[in-house]
Amino acid sequence: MYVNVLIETKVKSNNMMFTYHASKDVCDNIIGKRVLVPFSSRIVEGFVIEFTSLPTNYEAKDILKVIDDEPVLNEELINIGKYMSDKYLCPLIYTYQAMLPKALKANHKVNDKVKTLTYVKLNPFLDVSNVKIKSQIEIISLLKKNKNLLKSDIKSKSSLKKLIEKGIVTEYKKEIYRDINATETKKEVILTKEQNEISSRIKQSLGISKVYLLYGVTGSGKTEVYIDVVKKVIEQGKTSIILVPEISLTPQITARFKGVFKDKIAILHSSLSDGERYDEFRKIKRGEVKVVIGARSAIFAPLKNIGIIIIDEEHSESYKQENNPRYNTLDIALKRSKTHNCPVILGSATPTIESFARAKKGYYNYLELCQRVNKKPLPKVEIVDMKNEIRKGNKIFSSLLINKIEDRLNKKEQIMLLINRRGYSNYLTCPNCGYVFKCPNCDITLTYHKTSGMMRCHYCGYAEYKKSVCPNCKETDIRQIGSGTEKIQEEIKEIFTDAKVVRMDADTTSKKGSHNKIINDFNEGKYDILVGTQMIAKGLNFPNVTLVGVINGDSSLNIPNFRSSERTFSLLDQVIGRSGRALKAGEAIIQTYNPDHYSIVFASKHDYKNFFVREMLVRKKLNYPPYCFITLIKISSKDFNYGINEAKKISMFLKNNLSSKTSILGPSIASVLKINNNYNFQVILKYKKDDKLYDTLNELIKIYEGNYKVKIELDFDPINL
DNA sequence: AGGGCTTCCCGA
DNA sequence: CGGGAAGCCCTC
Repeated sequence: MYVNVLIETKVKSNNMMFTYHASKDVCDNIIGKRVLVPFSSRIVEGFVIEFTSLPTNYEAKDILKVIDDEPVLNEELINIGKYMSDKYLCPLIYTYQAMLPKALKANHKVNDKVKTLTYVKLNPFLDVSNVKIKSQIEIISLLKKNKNLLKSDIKSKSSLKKLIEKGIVTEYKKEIYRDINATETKKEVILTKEQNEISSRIKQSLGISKVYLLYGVTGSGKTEVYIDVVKKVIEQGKTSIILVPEISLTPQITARFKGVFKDKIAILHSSLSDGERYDEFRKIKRGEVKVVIGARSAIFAPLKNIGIIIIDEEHSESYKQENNPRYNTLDIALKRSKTHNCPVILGSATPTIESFARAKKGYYNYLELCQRVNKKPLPKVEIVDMKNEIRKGNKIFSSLLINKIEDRLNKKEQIMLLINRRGYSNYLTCPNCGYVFKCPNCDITLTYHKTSGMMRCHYCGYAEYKKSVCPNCKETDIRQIGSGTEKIQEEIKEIFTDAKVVRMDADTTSKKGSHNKIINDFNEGKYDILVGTQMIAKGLNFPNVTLVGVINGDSSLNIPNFRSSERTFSLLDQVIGRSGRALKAGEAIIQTYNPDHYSIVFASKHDYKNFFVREMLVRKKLNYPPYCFITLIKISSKDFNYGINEAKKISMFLKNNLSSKTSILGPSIASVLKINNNYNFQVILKYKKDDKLYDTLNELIKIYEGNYKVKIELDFDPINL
């Protein structure tokens, strides 16, 4: 038999495969397994994708070794990969690598990551009466009482070794799963009337492929609806996928699901080790769990007979993968929904403009939860104009915010402060000559991190010690401009010397478990104030937080992107929602230099629907999604001039080949010109429908394959322009 | 990734 | 016209 094997290599076409010979004894069930094959002068690992016929113009080599006992890719996953490769015009191999946990990727080094325990037992066919040594007799009598014992439980290692050598005791290994140590929260779920209505509507459509948009204000209890629906799906003998943004995949959420679904649930989150992730994946593949909860890539969970797919916080940008394959989780969810005939639920308090527009047009079925479960009003929000505060000499904190913080500290209530930038200061500059410290590899200012004393590039990771002298004019008074989380933490400690302040950002949560520790410590009241980046805005539930302060409400507004208003609204709405989750009423303060901007004003009023109407006017006027689709062509080169020239050629090529209705913008310089010594340019396509799009882009890829001086990347529905 | 083959450039 | 370096192409 002959099979097509997909290996990771630079090949002509995005999904070119190589044909190998598979001998009779390995052919059985080989599709989807990984194999070792000779390729040129080396041996590589690849996936067997399909059977094929005997090649005529060359001689197929033999498969050297079949790595897996069971296929790592089933038929559905193989098809999804092909679908992605066609839809996103990316190499097929990347799609499979993206679906699988590290231990199951085809990555040239085979290591068995199954964890085992070693047990010992007596050999029943041997006479033990001639054993005379006391310690050995003890072991034998122990094993007579307990038929199977852990090898590590037997104290006398040397005597045991002797018995094993004599064949009286045999050892054997048993596969175990690593304990991911998920805690359980037991909580009786009683649905409100409203929740119950929504849940029954969803339950009625189980078995049908359709999309629901569930719009629910913060605290309206979408999670309870999900749990109720998933229970029904399990009753029907089917399985469920629940997706949440990585950032909100906190122990608080997972513990609730674990409490309801016990050992029927697998949890996939980024802080699992490779081995733990592999174990969770195996449980899923073997059909041992009914529910999978996880971040983006959990959409590929190899569940059979899926009854529902839930995408919570559907507006989260983490559902778009930002490297090859640049897939959108919703596309995969829709594909699986059609395969399995199951509904997809998109849940959010701040749906994307596109999703809400689709629901309004009737492409999605619209569901709404408008009451908060605890019947408490949403937090009272005040907007502070920082232009006035600056005049008063308040650079970072307004007097109102300071007063409110003091008030909460006195009442022993907790405070969350959002500053959407990590590090200490935004950048370092010389007041004398205007020199700004920049990354040598990127066109980006270096951010000062006081804790480590380093200046870091947030793009490529470059770091150097902070300089105290200007390299240009030797000035020694280097100024720190802008504030990040570190500085806010420091300033707060200076003003409120007795307050206990903790910081949560990418720098303090890089170590495994540190994220959970900060959350738990804050929840237990070990700290009064939590300072953090957008990381603190999502999904967290701290009953004692009654004040949320947004230090700089504009930070996401000034980024040149058509989604910046939407992002700002969403971030503010969510972080405001962290205040007053339980019995005590909450408040929030937004500090801003744009107090009249509609996304800030509507966020302060918790008014998504009017924000939507206003934002749709802007999108229509400027012709942005949902009024069109966008595809981004990214062009990068080590050589600035070569790159810009090729970008011009590409733009011309597209103008000559695409429909005249498609607008082709650029080439222009990408949002960051230089990253890692590569110069970045882009061409933007805007279109409603263009029948020539795929043919043209495919041709473009072909033109540039093998050109190593310039790299072309396609991004469909990009989130960053 | 890496070996083999082609091409291109320079000195004579 | 030869030698060496550089670039490109192919791998079932």
